[in-house]
Amino acid sequence: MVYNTEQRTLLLNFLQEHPDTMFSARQIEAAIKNHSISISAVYRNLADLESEGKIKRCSQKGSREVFFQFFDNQSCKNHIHLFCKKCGKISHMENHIADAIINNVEQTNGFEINKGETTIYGICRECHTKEQ
Amino acid sequence: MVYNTEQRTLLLNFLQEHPDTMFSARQIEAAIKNHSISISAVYRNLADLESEGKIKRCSQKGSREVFFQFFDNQSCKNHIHLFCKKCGKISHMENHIADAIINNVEQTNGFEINKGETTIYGICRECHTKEQ
DNA sequence: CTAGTTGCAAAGAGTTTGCATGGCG
DNA sequence: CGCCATGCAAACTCTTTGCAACTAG
Repeated sequence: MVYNTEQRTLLLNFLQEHPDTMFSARQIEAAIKNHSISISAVYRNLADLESEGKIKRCSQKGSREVFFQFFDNQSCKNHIHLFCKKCGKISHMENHIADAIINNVEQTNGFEINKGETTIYGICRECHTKEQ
Repeated sequence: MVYNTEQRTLLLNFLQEHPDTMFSARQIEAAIKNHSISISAVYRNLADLESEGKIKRCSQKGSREVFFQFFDNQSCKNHIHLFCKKCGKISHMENHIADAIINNVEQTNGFEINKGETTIYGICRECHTKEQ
């Protein structure tokens, strides 16, 4: 039996409102600070929500912290993710491109890519045009 | 001025001998245990070697530890990496495929992929055939 | 009322740092 | 011999856990 506590709702709502960004437990705690949630409740709910498949756990290159992101089952599970090193936004790679890549790599390297788990690092369009 | 201490040499040699595998600080300490190196010397040397560009820092999905891997400037920097979730081996994606992918994604998503930093997750040929 | 959840504080795990000692050049 | 690096232990950061109080159903 799972209770719908105020904290759990706040947490899931917060991630749901920012489906294209990853947050650490600390960031989440801070973001909903005024509504008050303890850091342990954050971790516990994150763990629960992850095993329910509602959010996903990511790791960041430089950081030691673990990040979490809302996981839209309908769209996220079957997409390769593009993570922008500048702004931290995550976008989805078009699936027809991803499938072409996957076939290509499987044939030449014999490597079976896992879509849901791979994140490609680079610079997104917005940050790239901003730079120039 | 940088001294070539015994520990620094042992550490770099160890990583150099296993260019296709990632190791945590703890694993490295254990691996060259008989020759003796302290965990703090491991961390300090890893940090130095990283900023000298001789090794690279990676993060693993499930783990909280940071992993390091020898970074062959000539071959590694310009390859997308394929990380096998089963055996932990890292291989390189053929560069003509990577370039095709990069162009494709840049045109459709406006996303500029950073080769050296992206690692694709999946199952390698060996582990895949082993399973069946 | 009962069982799951919360907050707090303490415990763990991984990493970093201060300081005296030791070794490279 | 001077300065950098090492080892040890203590400090730090992030995460997990035990427990009593609390709350959703």
